This record gives sequence, structure tokens and C-alpha cells, in this order.
Amino acid sequence: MNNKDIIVRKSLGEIIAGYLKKDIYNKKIKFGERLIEADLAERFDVSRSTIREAFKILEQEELVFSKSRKGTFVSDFTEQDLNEMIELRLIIEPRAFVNAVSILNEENFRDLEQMIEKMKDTAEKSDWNALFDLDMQFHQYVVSMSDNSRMIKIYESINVQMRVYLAHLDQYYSSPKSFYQEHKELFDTLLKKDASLVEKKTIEHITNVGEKLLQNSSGD
Amino acid sequence: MNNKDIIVRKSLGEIIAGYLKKDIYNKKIKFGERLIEADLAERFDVSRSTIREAFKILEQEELVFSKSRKGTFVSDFTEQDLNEMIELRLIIEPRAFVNAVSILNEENFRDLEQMIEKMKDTAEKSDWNALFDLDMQFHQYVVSMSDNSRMIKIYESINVQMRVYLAHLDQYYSSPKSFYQEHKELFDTLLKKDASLVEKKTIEHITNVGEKLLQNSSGD
DNA sequence: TTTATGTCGATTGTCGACAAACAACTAATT
DNA sequence: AATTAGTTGTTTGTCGACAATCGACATAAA
Repeated sequence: MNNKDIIVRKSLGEIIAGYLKKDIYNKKIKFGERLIEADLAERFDVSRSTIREAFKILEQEELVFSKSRKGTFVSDFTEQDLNEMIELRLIIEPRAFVNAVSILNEENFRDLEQMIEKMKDTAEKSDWNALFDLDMQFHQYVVSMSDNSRMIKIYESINVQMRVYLAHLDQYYSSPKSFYQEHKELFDTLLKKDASLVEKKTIEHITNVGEKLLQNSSGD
Repeated sequence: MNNKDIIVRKSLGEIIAGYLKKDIYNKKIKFGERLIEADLAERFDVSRSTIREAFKILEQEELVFSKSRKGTFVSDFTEQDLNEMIELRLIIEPRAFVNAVSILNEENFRDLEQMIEKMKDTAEKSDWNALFDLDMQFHQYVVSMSDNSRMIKIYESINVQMRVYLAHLDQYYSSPKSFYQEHKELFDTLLKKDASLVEKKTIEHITNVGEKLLQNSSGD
């Protein structure tokens, strides 16, 4: 699965990109904030070239963007962005899920079940941050089973952006328990391996998330 | 439209990325070829940093990819890639086209008609390279009218990759005339502004292209 | 007060250099 | 002959420095 992590000596840039990503997740770096190469270079004790290398990675995930000669900024996600992401998820994810249905094997289902279990525990602790990570992990796992590398990559990008969006909400749209419940249902549907049912349920799930989030953000 | 090009002093990296892109389109750089930073730095008389900057741009369009410590390589597009691209186009483009229908105004239609006209002329000259550029331009124009910046960006990437794929075929799947005809029909359908008709026709168009290309490449 | 011009510190764009990793080859060992 | 270890030239990773550009403030002109 994550053959990425096996004995891969990461470059400094990759490592630092990872740190910065976490900082964005954890709101240590805020929306729209300007990232100054020299400052970060000093903070991580590396050269500016390396920081640029890290920026390049984050840029590909659209977590930051750089304006020519103006600097690099943390992306800020608005309601409009949420709308765009939901629209995209609605056309990509059902297809990916349906594709995945015919590919998922028993081992995969065990992996997924484990995530769902962990989600249940985490929901009881009301640890939203961990819940969001599991949510992201679950969806990405299924999508990764579709055999379209481009689709997987695109979804990964949206997923990360959704993650950041969620992290920056100051109140959440539902209880941890119903958050878990939603995913449990989705998982159960997958188990049935019925393509049209999966499609329907996936659309329902995403629509649901979207509606609740939009409702939530309008009351900010 | 292309406010990008107005008095924007491009950075050296951007300029060089443009040159390299053309070289890839024109098959001066081949599939899978390794791009050596130092060589390019010398060729363009810039530093390696600048070449890296150019790579970063091309990487975002997925025209090249870099393996850690191994170098940067020109992407090579196989039949599998074509399949992936078609699958993606089939879910993105109909939606984008339908969205666009309600947004396109008279000026837009004039722009589009002009492209179609130019395509007709170009078809008579059997200038495939120019035809492909017009094809790309036409589709991108319509997709750009959908109000989802992410969708636009994703489509742009696929579009460029399709362009490279087409450029590297050594024989083309149909006559220039029928290539034009196809697009003329698509344009006429857009004119009718009937959402469900547009959706149907768009799917048909892409399916058609996909089938012909696959048929073609299997006989390579 | 408003607009235009000039100055200065902060920040990015670009450069060339050195160190580390890699690939291809040769020599040595089994 | 096949494997291992050493050698060398090539290429990428990372660094620090200088030049160009930007943004903010101050000053001058309208």
C-alpha cells in the first residue's frame, strides 16, 4: 500500500514539506499567511533552495500558492472552494467507488473495517482531528483501489484540501457519533458489493457532508 | 480572457518551461527522455536553479516527472494513460459543458465559432499539429466557462497530456475533414443550449475520440 | 488633502560552488 | 562464469551570495 514510506530516504525538502503540512493542519499557520523563505530557512536550518523545494511539493497539493515576485502564501479555503470540492467529489468519488467495488478483496475489507473500528473509538473520545484523519484515510483507501492513477492523484489533492478546510472550522456540524455512523453505513454498503447501491450511497454521503458543512459555514 | 499574457514579466523559469513544452509537443524531446539540469542550464545560459524552476512548472502539468536523486524525465504516455484520460474526460467534460451552457454568452459563441472556422481552414491544409492546438483550445474554452476553478485546472492538465499523446502518434485516426466535422457538430449542439442534449453529445464525442485512438494505437 | 516621486529595508530571483549519491566500469575473489 | 568490491566520472541535493524587485513610508508637488 504505502510503499512510499518504505526505506525511502526523503530529501530535506520533502521532510520540511511534511512539517509545514502538519502546521497547516494544526492551524499553526493560518489561511492566507505569507511564508517567507528566509525565515523558514532559518527555522529549519536549511538553505532557501530547500525551502523552495518544499514549497514546490505543497504547491502541487494546492496547500500553498505562489505569486511571481510576491511570495508564497497559504491557500485559504472559502465557501466557494467547498462548493467546488463537493462538486468534484460528486463526479469523481462515486465512479471511483464503483470501480473499486470489483477490485476490493478480503484483505482490503479488513483494512477498511479496522479504520471504521478505530473511528468508532475515536468518536467516543470526540477527537475531531483524529476523526478527520481517519475520514481522509478511509476515502482515499477506497479511491486508491480504482485503477486510474490520475483519478487517485486528483482525489488526493481534494482530500487534503478538505482536510484543511475541516481543520479550520471552529465548530463542527454534527456529533462525532453520527460522523462515525455515516461512515459505518458507507462501509456496510461497500460490503454488499452492489455497484448501483454503492453509487447511490456514495452520492448521498457526499451530498450530506456538503450540505451540513455549508449550513455550518454560513452561520460563521 | 488571457489576462495572463498582458505585460506579465515572466520569470526565466516560466519562459524556459514554455520552450521545453514546445519541444515536447514537437517531439524534439522524446517520451521517457532524461532531462539533465546542467545540460539545459548551458543550453539556455541560465543556472540550474532556473532549470529546476522550469521543471517544477512542467511537473505540475505532468509533462515531466522526477524521481528523487535519479533525475527528471519526460512523461511517456501509453495506451493505459489514454484510457485513464478518456475515463476522466468522460466524467469531467460533460459536467463542465453542461455548466457552461448556461453561462456562455453571444461573445463566447462568436469566439467559439471563430475557432471552428479556423479549424475548417486548417483541416483543408491537413495541418494536424495546428488542428490539435485548435481542438485543445476549443475544449478548454468551453470548460473554462464552468465556474469551478479546480475543474478547469484539472481539465487543463489532461488536455495538455492529450495534446502530447496526439502529437506522438505517427498516423492519425481519421481524416482532417471528419475531425473538423466532429467539432462542428459539437459546436452546433452547444448553440442549441439544451443541457441534456449537450451532455449526450459531449459523451458521444469523447467516446468516439477514445475509441478511434485506441483502435489506432493497438495497430502500432 | 491628494497625488507623485524618492528612499530604504525586506524579500524573491538567479547564480555558481561543493558535497552526496548514482551508474558504469574494472579488478579481484569465489 | 558469476559475484563482490573498488574506482571514477556524471548528475542531483544543498548551500550561501549577490542582484532585482517589492512595499511602506516619507517627502515634495499639485
